[in-house]
Amino acid sequence: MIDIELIRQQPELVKAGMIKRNMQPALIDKARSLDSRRRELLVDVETLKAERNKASKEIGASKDKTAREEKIAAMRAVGDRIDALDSELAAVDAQLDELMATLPNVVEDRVPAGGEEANVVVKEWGDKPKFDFVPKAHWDLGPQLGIINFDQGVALTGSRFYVLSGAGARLQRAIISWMLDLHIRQGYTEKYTPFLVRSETLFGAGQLPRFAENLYKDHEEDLYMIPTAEVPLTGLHMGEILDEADLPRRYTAYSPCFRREKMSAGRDVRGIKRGHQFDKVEMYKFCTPEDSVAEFEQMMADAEATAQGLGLPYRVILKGAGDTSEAAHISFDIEAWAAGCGEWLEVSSISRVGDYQARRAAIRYRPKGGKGTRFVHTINGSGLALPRVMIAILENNQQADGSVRVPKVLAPWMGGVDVIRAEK
RNA sequence: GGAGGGAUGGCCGAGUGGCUUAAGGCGGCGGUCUUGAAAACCGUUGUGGGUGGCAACACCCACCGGGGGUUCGAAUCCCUCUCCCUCCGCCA
Repeated sequence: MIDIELIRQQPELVKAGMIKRNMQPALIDKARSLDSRRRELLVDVETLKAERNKASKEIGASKDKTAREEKIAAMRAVGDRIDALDSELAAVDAQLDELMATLPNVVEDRVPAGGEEANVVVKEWGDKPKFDFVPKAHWDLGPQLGIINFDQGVALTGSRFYVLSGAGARLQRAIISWMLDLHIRQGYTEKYTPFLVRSETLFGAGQLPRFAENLYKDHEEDLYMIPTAEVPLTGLHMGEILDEADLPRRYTAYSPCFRREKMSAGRDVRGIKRGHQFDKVEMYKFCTPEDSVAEFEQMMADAEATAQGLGLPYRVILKGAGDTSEAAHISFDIEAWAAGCGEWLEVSSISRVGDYQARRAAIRYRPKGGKGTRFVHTINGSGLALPRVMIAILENNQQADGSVRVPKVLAPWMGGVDVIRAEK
């Protein structure tokens, strides 16, 4: 949620942001007119309520029966007018809230206007591997090694599901453990959260109402399966007022993620690139506005360290406004090179969210010495999405005989397996 | 699943229709005392919104788990939902 005050004071700035994202700037004018109508109604209804409060107090204190009866009758009429104005106000409030809930965050100046086509490569790291044979794609390599079984996933659940087996399952678990331990060393506190959350929690993180159709829902209980650990991590301090001394808070969490992928139906259908269920290790920070740029840059470095540690060549992308998360001021993606399918795969997205989520989830802090409360700033980033990391490792580290070298850092979790060979 | 009891400010906790502008305590902040600190004492201390003001601030409205209702007036009465606790049952 953006600050209504920003819309009042600098509507043109907010509109410019909408235009950069290819969205309708007229929505800002709509918000302004609803806001001013709301304030007119508030003045009227609050004046009447003040009158009623005063009279009610007098009624309570009065001993004169006739005077009491007269006042009660008069207040009955005032009460009716209050009811009428209140319901009109509630209608305006509901419209304004609904609109505000859908407005995206204002992007930074350096974010290019336009959608995905406007994305800019800002950095490349590592060398693409060279082969003296034709490298295979993981959808061939995985089944040949016996570590990815697509048929079983389809039989169990349906398309875009798969089963990992033996060294494949172990490799994924090793990456998760290594990443969590790395993030802990980087100063994050590990969290294990529910993977089912209420709608309020999703609203706080900005997933609802916009992504409703992309979420799996238990209709009986009004619970949703999380699309990312960012959701429960945002919710950890929902409704709280933190002390400045407690900031920054840096969390990391492993979780499975569930997405219907309705919006990208038909894309990336081969292999394990875009399943309905995937695992991810997430990083999340709550900090003061003053610290948020530095904490964001540090998280970028922390995410890059995971790709570097695994020896994955990657590039960093500054996302175009239309492709930037609606909650974010700015987002960078980390894309790992996958030699077999010959693609850059998005393995991480790091976003500086400002107070957008904090407003929605009511997460504030008390500034040291200062008065009142301020909204915290939040930052989120994936410490790499597992299936795509698996793809990059398998495809980049494959050898002529079809075996795959395991990155050295994973050794402690691989039980001595340094090369994955075809399973019997 | 069954029965009962709860949810009050940063925290604990009183409060069953108008003397509550939510008692009291803890914590926080300021002060007195002290070489300094502790203790003691005094004062102060919620959130959101609106109006006016350059501003410090002033005034008003709302908020006692969420939503709805009764009433001139609700923390208090009624309905409903959520969550927590105790006991029983069932299951891992």
